Amino acid sequence: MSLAPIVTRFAPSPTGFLHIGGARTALFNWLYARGHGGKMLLRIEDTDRERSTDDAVAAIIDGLKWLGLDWDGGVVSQYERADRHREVVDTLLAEGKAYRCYASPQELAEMREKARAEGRPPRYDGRWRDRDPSEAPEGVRPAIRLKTPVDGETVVEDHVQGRVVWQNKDLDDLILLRSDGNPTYMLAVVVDDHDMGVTHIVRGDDHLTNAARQTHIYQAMGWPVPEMAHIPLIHGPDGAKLSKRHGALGVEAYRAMGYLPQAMRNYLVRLGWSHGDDEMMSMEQMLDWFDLDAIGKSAARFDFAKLENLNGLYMRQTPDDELYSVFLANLAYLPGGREFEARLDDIRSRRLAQAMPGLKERAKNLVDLLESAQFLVEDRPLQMQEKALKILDDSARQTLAEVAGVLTDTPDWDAASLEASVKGFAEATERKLGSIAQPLRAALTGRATSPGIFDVLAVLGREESLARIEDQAS
RNA sequence: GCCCCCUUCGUCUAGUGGUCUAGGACGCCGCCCUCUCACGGCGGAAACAGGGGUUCGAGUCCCCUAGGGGGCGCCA
Repeated sequence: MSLAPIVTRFAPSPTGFLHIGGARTALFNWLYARGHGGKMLLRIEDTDRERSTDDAVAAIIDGLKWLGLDWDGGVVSQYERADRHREVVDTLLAEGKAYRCYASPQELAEMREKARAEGRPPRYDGRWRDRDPSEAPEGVRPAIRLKTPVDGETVVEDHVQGRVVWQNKDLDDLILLRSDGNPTYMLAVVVDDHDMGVTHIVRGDDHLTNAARQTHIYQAMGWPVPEMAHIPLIHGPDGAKLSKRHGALGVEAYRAMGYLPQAMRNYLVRLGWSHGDDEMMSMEQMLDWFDLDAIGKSAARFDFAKLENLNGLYMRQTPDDELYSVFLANLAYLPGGREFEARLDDIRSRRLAQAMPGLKERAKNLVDLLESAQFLVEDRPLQMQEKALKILDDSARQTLAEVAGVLTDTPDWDAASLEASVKGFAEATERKLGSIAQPLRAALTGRATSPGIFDVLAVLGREESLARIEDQAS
């Protein structure tokens, strides 16, 4: 490890929301920096004014916060640094390392078209590279291109990809400044990373080719090239690039699906990186264990089933009172959560808190939890779900009438006492417990599944329970 | 088309030349537990893409093929 403090950055473009690939990139940057006593910076790559929106910036920040990731310093706007970018271009121009290109967009399009037709790579042919400025056409504002080396090769020693080599003849003269005077991304990243003191660039491997081109800019400026780590992309379940259809959702979508940030983090960190056979790990362990060199080189598919399982593990591991608070705090983001919240009064809140142990055992996410807690906040008479209705045939309703008496006579209304008397009743009448429990469950919850029935009775309390049973008994 | 990258169970992965008759996790199947659904416990099926080398020995190193991915913008 080097002695210089590590500085990483997360540099999303605000054209959409923070999606899952970006979230993982942010996490990796954060873990690497913070795990090594360094800093992670946040920079918004908003040089494309057409596509950048404030909403997207806000969504990215919300997403990071939800994931529990923070950054050092303020949020840097790349666009606001445009003057500095232009300054660098002036230097390059003055040193003859860049030049003005007057080729029109149409001209460039034709060039590409022709190259493709002839089976050549579609690249800029350098037609203005060595032309005399006096040949410049009237009234055309030029773009500024970098004079990249024509011979030799460019090497990137990548922490993930290893040594990657390009022939310089395959790389053309990239644009630094658009004809409208605005810097391109390619220029801006290099200048910003340099100025911000970034020591390690960790980003998706869709930037791998860019790394070579950016190296040319670093070299032209005589700046040291930062360490790089190009991490493999995340694919959808079908192995294809993540699309809106399957997983390229914003992190806020995962929040709405009821996933916990710590589960999300844990799932994400294991996508493309591992520490032996360790599956579940705390933030401290991640910080302690995470390292660039242990990142795999191949793309990983996003697997909801595993996320779901992991989330369930985290839910069950969360203390009841804490999960209760988390659940309430997230209600606004869950489908139907507001309605649920509106139905919560003091009594029902208490019941919810009391039911938490039984509820969380059965929920893999907060949406499940909401669904299974529904019976706690519903008004009498309960709306019966179809499966519950099926349980409540004539004999079941008859049973309910009988068991109501047994429950009424139970002196202490707690799970253990209730279980004792119902089991006693079952034995005395030679019934299976299930033939009593299921009708009770249907009457008490309106559904065919629920936490243990004696817990349900206890949570609901004597009055409410007996009333619900009475509603369904014949 | 050109350039670059990748390839161990269905999925995420362990594995850095011999201890691999390839390990773990999710999912799947079966059994147990059981008032439902879950949880949990136990067990099972399941992979080194193919072909050549190198080596006493290859999942591990090299080459080729196939397949997959990324890039080739006055987008980022």
